Amino acid sequence: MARSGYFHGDLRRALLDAGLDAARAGGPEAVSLRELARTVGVAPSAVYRHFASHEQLIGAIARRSLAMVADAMEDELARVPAGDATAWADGAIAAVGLGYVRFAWREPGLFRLAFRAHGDLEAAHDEAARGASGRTPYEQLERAFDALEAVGELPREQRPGAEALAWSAVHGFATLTVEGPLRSLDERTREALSWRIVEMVRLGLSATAPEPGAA
Amino acid sequence: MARSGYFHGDLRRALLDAGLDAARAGGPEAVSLRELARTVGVAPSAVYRHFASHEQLIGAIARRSLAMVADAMEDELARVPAGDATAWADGAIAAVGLGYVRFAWREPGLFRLAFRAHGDLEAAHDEAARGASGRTPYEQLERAFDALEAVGELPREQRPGAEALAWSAVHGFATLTVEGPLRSLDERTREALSWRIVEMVRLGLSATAPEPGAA
DNA sequence: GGCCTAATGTGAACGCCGTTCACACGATGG
DNA sequence: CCATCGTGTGAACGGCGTTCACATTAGGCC
Repeated sequence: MARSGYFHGDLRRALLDAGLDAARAGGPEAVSLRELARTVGVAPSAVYRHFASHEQLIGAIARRSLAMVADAMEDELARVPAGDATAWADGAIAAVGLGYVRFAWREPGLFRLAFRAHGDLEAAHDEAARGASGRTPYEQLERAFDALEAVGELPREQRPGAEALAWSAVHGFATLTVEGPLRSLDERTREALSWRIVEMVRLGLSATAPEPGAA
Repeated sequence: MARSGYFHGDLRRALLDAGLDAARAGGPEAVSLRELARTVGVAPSAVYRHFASHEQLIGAIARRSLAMVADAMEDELARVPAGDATAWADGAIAAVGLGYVRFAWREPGLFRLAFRAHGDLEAAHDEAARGASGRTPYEQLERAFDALEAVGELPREQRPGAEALAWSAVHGFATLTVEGPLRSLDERTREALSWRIVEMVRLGLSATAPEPGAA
């Protein structure tokens, strides 16, 4: 384990750290296996002792990024005033949404990488995607909706799928502003729109919806 | 111009067609410049007579895909019953949203490629992104909101940014179900959720929202 | 303490990729 | 008929992910 010059010590961890740095700076496309090996000072083939493929390397970095998303949501949740349960539930759903999009803006490279893991399914629900709070981003969302339902602000028939709807709105906004056609928005309007997004979600989910009409 | 065996005839068009096929089958990562040249029966370097780089090739294919998105939205709009203006406006906003997500499900490869064009900015607003109706996807959305506003169902102060919010919700849902953590949803729940998405957008935008509270 | 084994890192090679450049071809217009 | 210019060729470059035989070392076992 002592630095012998031949063995690295903790190559796996070092590769992930280097990968996070690279993705932070240049997004997913900047994370090349050979480049990471170079940064860490090791032959490219050595990487395969710890990851089966480039795709799995990316997947592992994606999980770490997701954990950071969960932490960002947790931080935002932590500053919701505790007092009233109803007020807290309202604040919580705003907090998780804002934490999500703000992470995307603060770390666009990591955010883009986090949702680029096609190979190993469901990285978002993986153990390694848990942050310091022990929760995945999705579970943070669930927590906020649990509170909302407990307080009677979320109709029972809206609950299944409610997370999916909220996640869609927030994720779409984050995506379009980070790497999509809305990426040229200035920070003020972005911030204002993100508030309206969570408001839209809350309003849209607090009522009973009719059945589909035609087609 | 006659097929001489040396000159191709319309290489640019042929490359785009081949690119659409490749993306349809394997998504953005399946569209390699060399592979396309091979399919068309031409040397890789010949591609550079028509596109400055691989990225611009992808960009051109992305624009064609966006045009197809606009067409899908147009098709869905066309089957909204015309009668009442209010009913039409309601139907229109549902139609554009559903057209969008249904295109994503029908052509996941093209959809994924369409929103991967980082290089040349604003492909979504480009001329080449117009479909048979002469409109971009974004303009289709605008059209539906114009109708909604004309009928008095969209408060004036909600209008600026309304397209961004609606687009976010719909795009996020499409993304998460096509290449994200929600991609394992079965078709029935997907379809049901997409209805609820547009309902959420309509409800969420039909009311006046309060100012942001704290932080 | 000295060996065996399993884990870990090396180096060279393979085929793919995007890109460049000097060159070949052929349609077109003076 | 010839010069020109747009279009396609072929070979080469460096970078990529991946593989495989081989080198090196840590740690357990006698």
